[in-house]
Amino acid sequence: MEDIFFDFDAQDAATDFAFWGQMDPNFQFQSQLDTLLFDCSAMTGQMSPWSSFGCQSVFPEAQLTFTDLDSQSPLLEVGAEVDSSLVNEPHETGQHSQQQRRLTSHHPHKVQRHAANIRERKRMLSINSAFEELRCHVPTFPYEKRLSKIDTLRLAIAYIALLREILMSGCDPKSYVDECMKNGYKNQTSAIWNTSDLTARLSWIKWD
DNA sequence: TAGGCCATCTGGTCCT
DNA sequence: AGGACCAGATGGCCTA
Repeated sequence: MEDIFFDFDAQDAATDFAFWGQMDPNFQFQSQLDTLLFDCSAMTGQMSPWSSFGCQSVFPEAQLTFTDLDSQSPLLEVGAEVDSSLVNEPHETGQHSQQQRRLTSHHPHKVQRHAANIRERKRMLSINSAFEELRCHVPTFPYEKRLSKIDTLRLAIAYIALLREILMSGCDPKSYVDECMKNGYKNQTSAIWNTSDLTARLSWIKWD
């Protein structure tokens, strides 16, 4: 499928998942959530210089401690933030918990903001998971690269419209598609995904 | 190199 | 008040 063109050598194993269109979307979502949770838990000892949760496993040597961020990082504003879930962590220990309390008392807004950021990331992950699931349900060419979000939506709309027409026609789906391939698909509801795009994709479906 | 796509952060708004 | 949702801004990556 689309992964044929993907350069596996250029990516680490974690990011490979995000481009593997055929994998179980639930597994992928769980994997990303695990990564997210790892990012959160890693903050108890050290913070990535970037807020992107994917960076830590890729560049572990680039991780900075709270002390690093407090003293020298240009990302001081970000570095001072603490995940609220960690602030409430019952098993907090020693030096770091003291840092958390200090940061919490000095930057309550930033703690809230960071918690909101994490919620937003989770929300976007769930949306992306849904997109991944949708990609598995729209017709694609075996050699086609991964559909973008907007193309996924547009193709899904066109696909639904065509399926509705097939239902309304009462014809055999395969012959309907074959007819469309021969004569051109006449649906006007989707100008974006033209007839050849959609019907050619459908021709790859095994109808029996 | 420009443009497309994407993830993330952020502040605003709405809802519970 | 806090969380969900949304849209704008930003920067990174990839491809033509």
